[in-house]
Amino acid sequence: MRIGELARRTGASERALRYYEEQGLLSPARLPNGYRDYDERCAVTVRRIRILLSAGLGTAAVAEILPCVADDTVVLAGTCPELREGLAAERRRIDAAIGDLTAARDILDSLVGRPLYGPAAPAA
Amino acid sequence: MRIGELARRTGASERALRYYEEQGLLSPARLPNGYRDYDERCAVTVRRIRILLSAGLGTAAVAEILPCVADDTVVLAGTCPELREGLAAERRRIDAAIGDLTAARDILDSLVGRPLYGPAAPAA
DNA sequence: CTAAACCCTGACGTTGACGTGAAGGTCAAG
DNA sequence: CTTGACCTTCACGTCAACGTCAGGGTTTAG
Repeated sequence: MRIGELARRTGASERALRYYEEQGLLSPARLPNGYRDYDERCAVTVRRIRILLSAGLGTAAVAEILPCVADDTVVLAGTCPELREGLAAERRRIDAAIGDLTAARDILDSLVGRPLYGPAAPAA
Repeated sequence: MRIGELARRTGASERALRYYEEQGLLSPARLPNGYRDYDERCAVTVRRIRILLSAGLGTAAVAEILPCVADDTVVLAGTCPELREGLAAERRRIDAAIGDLTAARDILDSLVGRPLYGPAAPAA
């Protein structure tokens, strides 16, 4: 498929898709006329990219991670310790971010008078 | 206290503290010599600011929220529907962000061979 | 008096993930 | 042939939350 369709199917803008390629996250084939030609797996990859990016990872980190998960099966498991430590660091950052988000949500909830956790019904 | 001490006590940089003031999030008194003079409540406020910012809210949103929670007690509960809807929207965004983060963490975990959640053992 | 911490107000620089044209090929339809 | 949708490659613009000087007061310690 060409870039327009992939954009529609993934929700990413065409610009974003070209940017991902520029950053080495995606390497679509080219049609004889120079158009980019994406296959089905690209759609999956793009969704993964967006998840990782929206989780605060940079394109460089995503570029390191993608090839490992790209072939649908988990591949890593035993690779260079550098990468493993990098992933662990990202994991810690993500956990911290989740903590921050949860704290912020609690603040918002307290403003609206929503209970701070559990399904405990609001004191009638 | 002056800006340096508040910075040390909150972890925010002096620049950040001036920026928060510039954005209307903080309004410290001034000493006769022009120095900013923060009281204890400012420390609490700054921590709240940082949580909300790190949760992805913008300074404008934080500025709307802060006065409601500032006086230590939850105050809002029944305010203009605009603000309430804004808060609800932020809450939805935060929930979505948490979802993304969790998904990203799962991807990372799968790379490291960690079980994705439930106690289902990884296929040997 | 002088250095050393502090503080002040501008105001330009940074970073990341794109947005937004500019200028121009390609291709199916009428 | 021409319109129009689609694609291409540059390349500058954006936005947020600060970082980082520049240039200059002030108060304390020696």
